[in-house]
Amino acid sequence: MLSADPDPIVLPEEPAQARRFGKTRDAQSHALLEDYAELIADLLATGGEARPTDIARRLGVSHATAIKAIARLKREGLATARPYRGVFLTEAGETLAARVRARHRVVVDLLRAVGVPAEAAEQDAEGMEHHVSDATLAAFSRFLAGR
Amino acid sequence: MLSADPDPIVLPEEPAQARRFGKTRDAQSHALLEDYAELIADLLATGGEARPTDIARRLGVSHATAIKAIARLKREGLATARPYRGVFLTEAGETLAARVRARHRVVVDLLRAVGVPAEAAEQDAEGMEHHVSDATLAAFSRFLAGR
DNA sequence: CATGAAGTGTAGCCACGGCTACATTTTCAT
DNA sequence: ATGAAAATGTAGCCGTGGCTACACTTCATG
Repeated sequence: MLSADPDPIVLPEEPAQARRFGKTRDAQSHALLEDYAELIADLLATGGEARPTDIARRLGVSHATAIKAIARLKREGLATARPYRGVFLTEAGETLAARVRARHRVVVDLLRAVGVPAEAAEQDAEGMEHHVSDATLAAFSRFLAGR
Repeated sequence: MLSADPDPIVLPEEPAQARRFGKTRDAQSHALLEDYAELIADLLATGGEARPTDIARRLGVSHATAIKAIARLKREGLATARPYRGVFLTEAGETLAARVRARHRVVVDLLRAVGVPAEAAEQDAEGMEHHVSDATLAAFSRFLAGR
């Protein structure tokens, strides 16, 4: 990918807005993987195994879609799986899942703390959490601690 | 044996998680349109006209990408544009843009209020705002008002 | 132990949102 | 008025993330 870009065109005056949008797009591209990793960790922790069909059902997608996503997880070095056997997380996958789970909790707690109803907090956190930077996450934690 | 469960398909128990993920995917699919609508409204308000190239520059994408997105805006009834003339918003587009702008402001204010640094607040709001439901938005407003 | 159901995998389709390359139209300066 | 530059539009590619349809394993169970 991105091989031999002869002239990276440094854009001396890249608008701040453009940079922000770019980052937002990046975050979005990782969101799915994060969700899968978190769910797989959850399934492994509770049920003992993570099968593509279980994953698909929990995510509300077809099993084919889940399998394609799992393939991508493998490509990214986050999961391992052998045909007709369950899915497992690599070290990196575990780490990611733990981070995602922790962040999810903080986001939900923050929402609840500022008065968002439980149902909405769960729903909205699902989408928002992938865009919460470390700085923001830290601020959320501070706010929750010192209130 | 089959007389026991004649309708195994009905899925009365769609996992709450599946529903949440589905909604999150929906929100994501509208996010781009919202960004474009908001930006076009901004350009029309300040500069007087919204040209594809301006839009592309502000968003950090190629002009071809911007033009494709504009085509989608037109398809969705949010914008109008004639070849080689500028882009304009329909009534629906204006309404959407106004709503998006207001929501963006509230989200940034909320983040600032709980201690998120300005830079991170702007950045993160860009991605988060598309997942903020009305209920959450209302809660944010209440929190900001009564603090 | 055979067979069928459930789970798994593969192939191929679609829409989206990126991109580059090329063609066309407008605009603007000389 | 013309010709070059800029803007615009079109075509075609890629990867992602959905889907359905079909093929193949696994595994329980009769």
